[in-house]
Amino acid sequence: MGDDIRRNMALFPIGIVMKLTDLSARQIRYYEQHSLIVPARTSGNQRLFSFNDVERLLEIKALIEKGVNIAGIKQVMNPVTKESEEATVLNAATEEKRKELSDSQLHRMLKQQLVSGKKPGQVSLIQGELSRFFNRK
DNA sequence: ATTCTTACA
DNA sequence: TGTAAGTA
Repeated sequence: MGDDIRRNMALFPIGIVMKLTDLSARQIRYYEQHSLIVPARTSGNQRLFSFNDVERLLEIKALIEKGVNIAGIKQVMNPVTKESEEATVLNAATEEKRKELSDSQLHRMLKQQLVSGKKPGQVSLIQGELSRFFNRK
């Protein structure tokens, strides 16, 4: 897929990404600290985001709104990919299947957390009220 | 005018 | 997460 180079091309500064994703600079930088995104930098250390970065941020935003925290997002989302192994992405169906699974995985995580009581060392993957899980129709 | 990092609320 | 401070 030759379009990958274009999708991974660092183009816009954080200001534009804020408007595009409706996320605060604080949030965007926070997600970067947790390696959910790895935007490029200019020679002046300014962040430059690509279309892929924006897409990832939108996915992250969606999961956050569903009540999933960083730990959960790391498990559901594909690890940050780069030009290095575009070969692995050759399977067009692979990426789609991952997206399909993400939803059922989220469901399992929710159910798992409901059934098993929090183990002393285990970290909660879900934050806030699980009400959303039940109010779901 | 924008963004960056650090740190405190 | 928001925001203030001091830079680049």
